[in-house]
Amino acid sequence: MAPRARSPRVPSSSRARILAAASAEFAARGFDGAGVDRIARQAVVNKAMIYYHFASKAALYREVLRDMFCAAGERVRAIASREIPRAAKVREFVAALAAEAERRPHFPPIMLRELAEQGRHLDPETLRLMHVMPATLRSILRAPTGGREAGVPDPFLTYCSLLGPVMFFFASAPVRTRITRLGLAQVDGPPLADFVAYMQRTAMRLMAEGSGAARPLRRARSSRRRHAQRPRP
Amino acid sequence: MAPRARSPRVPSSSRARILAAASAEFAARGFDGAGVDRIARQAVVNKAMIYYHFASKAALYREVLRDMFCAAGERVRAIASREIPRAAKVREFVAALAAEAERRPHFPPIMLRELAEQGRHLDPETLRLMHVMPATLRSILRAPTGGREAGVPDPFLTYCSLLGPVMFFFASAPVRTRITRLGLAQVDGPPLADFVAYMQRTAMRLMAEGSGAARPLRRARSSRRRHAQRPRP
DNA sequence: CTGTGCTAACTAACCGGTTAGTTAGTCCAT
DNA sequence: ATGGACTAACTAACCGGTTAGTTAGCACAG
Repeated sequence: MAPRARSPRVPSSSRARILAAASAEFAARGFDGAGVDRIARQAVVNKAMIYYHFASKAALYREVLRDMFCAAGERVRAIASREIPRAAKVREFVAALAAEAERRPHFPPIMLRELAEQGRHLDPETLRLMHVMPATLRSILRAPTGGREAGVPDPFLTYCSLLGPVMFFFASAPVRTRITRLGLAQVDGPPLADFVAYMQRTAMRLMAEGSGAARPLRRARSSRRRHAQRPRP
Repeated sequence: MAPRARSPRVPSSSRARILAAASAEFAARGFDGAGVDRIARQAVVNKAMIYYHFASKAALYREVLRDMFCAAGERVRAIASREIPRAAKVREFVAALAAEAERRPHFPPIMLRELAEQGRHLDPETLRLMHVMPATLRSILRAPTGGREAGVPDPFLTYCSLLGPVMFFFASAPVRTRITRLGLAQVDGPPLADFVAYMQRTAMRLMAEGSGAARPLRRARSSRRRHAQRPRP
C-alpha cells in the first residue's frame, strides 16, 4: 500500500529530469555559472544521482548540447530532402530555426554562449553536429534549381543573416523585457508569427542577389588577430 | 638617476592594464568563468591591486561593459547627427558596428553572453547604455527624410537583422576556425571589408520595404512563456 | 543474495575578497 | 634643507564559503 509517487525501479525518469534541469541551468548561467547542486535541486534529485547517470558536469553539458543540435540538425535536414522549390526550402529553414528556438527556449542562449566561449566545451563530435545547420543551408542554396534563380547567394553570409537575427531575437527577449519594465523603451518585439514572416521575407530578399555581388565573397582570412594571450605556460 | 620604469605617483597605468586584462578574460570566459587571479596575472598586477582599484569583481565587470557600450553608443550617435541621407546613415551604422567589433574584439562575445545571461549583471545604467544603439537606429529610421523613402522599416526588426549577423559573424570566428582546422568544412568566412559591404547591401534591401509588410508588426507580446522556474524560495 | 536505483555525508580544491604591512613619493612647517 | 606627516601604489599571506566530485551504504525487486 501507500504506493510511493515516483516509484523506484522504473527505468529512471530522473535521468530525463536531470537533463531538463541541466539544460535550463546551463542556458541561464552558462557552464561555469551552473551549479551541479542547483541542477540536482531543480530536478528533485540527489546530487550523487547526477554522477550516477553522467560522468561529470562536462559530460552532462555535452549531452545537453548534443540533444539540442541533433534535434535542430534533423529538422533542417528533413526540410532539405523535401521535394519543394529552393525558395520554399529556405522559408521552411527559417521557420524551422524559429520553431526549434520556441520549442527549446534554452537553445538560443546556449548557442550564443558557446560562440562567445570560443567552443571551449565543444568536442569534435558536438562541433560536427553544430555544423549540420549551416551545411544543410549550403546544400539547399547550392542545389541545382532547374535553371531558375541564377545567382546563388553566399551560403555562409546567408546563414549569418538568418541565424544571427533569430538567435538574437529569442535570446534578447528577457533583456528586452527588463528594458521595457524599467521604462527605458518599448521593446517587447512583435509576436512570433510576425517575426517569422519578417525573417522569411528577409530571406527571400537575400536570395534575390543577381548583381551587386562585386567580389566572389570567399577565400582569404580577415586580418583580425587578437584575443587573450595566455599569461605563460 | 636610474629613473625607475613604472614609477609610483604616476596616475597608475595598472588600472588600465587591469581593465584590458579583465575585458579579455570576461570575453573569453564570461563573468562566472573569469578568475580574478587570472586577470591579475594577465595584467601583471597583484590580485589585491584589483580590489584597490575596483570594489569587486562585479564592479570591474560593469566598468568593462560601460566602456564598451559607451564607445559604441557615441559612435552611432555621431552618425545619426550627421547631415547625410537616411540610407547613408544606415550604411554608416552598419560600418560602425563592424568597426567597433573589430577595434574591440571583446565586444561581440560579451554582448552575446549578456543576452544569454538575461542581463543578470546589467544594472539599469548599463542597460540604458546598451539601449543607445537600437534607440539611435530607430531615430535614424524614423527621422523625416524629405518626402523620399516612403515605408519606414520596423526599427526593432531592422536592428535584429543588422546587429544579429554582425555579432554572430565576429563572435563565431574562433569556432569557425576550429571547424575549419578539424577539416569539417571551410568556414573561415570572407574578409571583413566584404562582410561589411554585404551587410550594407542587406541593410539597403531591408529598407526597401514598401509593400509586403502585411501587419503593423508592433504591439502584442509573443505567447512564449517558459524558462527556468526557481526550485523554491 | 545480488544488482540497481538512490542518498547522506564527506573531501579537496578553488576562488572572491580581506588584511596587515611596505615602499616611495608629495607637501609643508620649521 | 630637512624631517616628519601623509598618501597612493603595491604585496604576501591568509580566510571562509562554495563547488565538483566521492564514498559508503541503504532499500528493494527479482
